[in-house]
Amino acid sequence: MLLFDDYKKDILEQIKKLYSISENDMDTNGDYGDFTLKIFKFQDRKEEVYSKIKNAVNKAYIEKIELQGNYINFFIKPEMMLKAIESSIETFGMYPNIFQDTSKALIEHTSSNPTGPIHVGRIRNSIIGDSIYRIIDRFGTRSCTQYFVNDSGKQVISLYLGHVKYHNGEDMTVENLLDGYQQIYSNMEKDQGIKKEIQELDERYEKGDRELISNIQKTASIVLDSIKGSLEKLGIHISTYVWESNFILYGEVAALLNQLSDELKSEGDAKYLEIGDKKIFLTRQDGTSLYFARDLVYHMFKSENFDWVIDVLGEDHKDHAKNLDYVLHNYLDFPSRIDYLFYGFVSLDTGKMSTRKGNIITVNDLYEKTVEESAKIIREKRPEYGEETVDQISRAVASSSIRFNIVKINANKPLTFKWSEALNFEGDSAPFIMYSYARACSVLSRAGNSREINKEYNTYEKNLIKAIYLYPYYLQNSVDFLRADIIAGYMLYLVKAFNEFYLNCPVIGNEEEYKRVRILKSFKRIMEDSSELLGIQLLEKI
RNA sequence: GGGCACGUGGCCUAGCAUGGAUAGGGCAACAGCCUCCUAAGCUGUAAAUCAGGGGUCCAAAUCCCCUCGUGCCCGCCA
Repeated sequence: MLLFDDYKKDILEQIKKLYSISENDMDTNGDYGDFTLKIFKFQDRKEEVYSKIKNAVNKAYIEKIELQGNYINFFIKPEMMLKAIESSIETFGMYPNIFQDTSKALIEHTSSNPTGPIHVGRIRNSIIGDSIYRIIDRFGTRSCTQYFVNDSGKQVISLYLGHVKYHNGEDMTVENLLDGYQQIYSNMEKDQGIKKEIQELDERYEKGDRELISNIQKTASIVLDSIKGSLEKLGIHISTYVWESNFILYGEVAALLNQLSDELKSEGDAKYLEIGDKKIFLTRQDGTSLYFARDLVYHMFKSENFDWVIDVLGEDHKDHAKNLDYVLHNYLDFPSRIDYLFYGFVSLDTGKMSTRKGNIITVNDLYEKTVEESAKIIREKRPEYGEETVDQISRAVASSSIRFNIVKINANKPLTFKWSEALNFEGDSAPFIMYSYARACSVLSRAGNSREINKEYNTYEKNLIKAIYLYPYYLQNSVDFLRADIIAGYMLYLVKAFNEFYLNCPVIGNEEEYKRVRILKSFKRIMEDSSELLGIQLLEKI
């Protein structure tokens, strides 16, 4: 069964016998035809070029060839595309089929410092990371996700100290930990003693004080559990957690420093690497390690088990990643492929988010509000649904909606979070996608046995078939550029084609029923496939 | 000051890698469409100096240069 690229190749081959052209002369993404040949450069008269080509490209899969201005448009028979989709689904259970890669990929995402609840800024990381993981896995590379838990360094020490100083004796909760943490930072200015206390704890920590480390891990794990809970609400499950302290405890940081000892320079007792005119410090004066050193160790660890490592990072980490990459490749023979996926900051209408200053919208708040708003709308639109159904649907809508609103924006772009947009369930949104799926399910549930009468396809049918057919190309692009927003854009395109079809092409009891049911079955399958990639939870009824 | 990113109708966004046909969607606004498979939908109207300027080219939102605006980074923080 021929796929799009094969058609293109085949057509090009025929034309090459007549004219000298390159692949770039042929577009695949035009609105005017399935393939478009640009004939600006051709010497012959347009009409002559057209008639020559039309005769040469005389293939069974061609529906028609048209001359329009300086372009020749080729149209493929919809039946050929539909058959390609159906046969793949029938044979392999999916379209497109995949060849399972033997290599393994690791996507590190979120890795938020466990110093407070996860907020709508950090969640961009998790949503992008989880989607990329699903996409790469679907494409055929076995994949895992990983969270690097920062349970060492001054931030978690501050978290621990905040509890000791301001909430001593109380059971640890996310709330009082966060409060203590914020107090530490607000009091640090006037009270120099706090900095000293933190430094002393850090030294004890690095020397391997078991009791202290275990206390700090306990503190961090309480906050981490709350982060995990928030992620689960959005259907994000992280395969493995790696605790930073382990690399210190088991001496791997020390081993790395030893390995690099010939390259390391000193400033007092602090050690650094010199890259160009930059000094990258790996240890402090007091001998304690810095994040850069621990991250190097962590990356070497990742490469032991994975052929492809992907880090999802905020744009503030760009320099860090650049330096890290340089050291990994120039000093440490990093063996795996590594990609860094950056995303722009999320801000609020009211300004920057800051956990320390308490100016945040937590994911839990966002989720609860979205569930509430969604439930309100469902009760209004579907008064016949019971509360249990309302609850189930509103949770699926909230989770899908939050994810989709964030993932649909190109990661490079900065993003301003707005409640009015977060709670809008129309237009380019997850509910629109979910709704379309439910509509298709509803039609299919009513379909009976019908015979094939007509093999002609109208515009709506053809547009929908083509949208389904193109899925592999969007998937490919999404993987090539590590961009989940490409899948989001694809889904909107697919669903728009479906809704136009739905309004204009009655299915049940129509003489076109057989053919249209075929189209809808494929549509349903691709919807399920692509929704899975973005964590959109489809329901048969919404 | 240096580096990186972003700038597309009132608002949000696609297109930029591979330059070509009227710059594609959505929100908000206005006007329509439910005796017919879910109106969270569909159709139409109005709305764009593609940040600004220069350059390359038969052709620039797309490539090159400059300028402006915004964000991020420039720690012995992470």
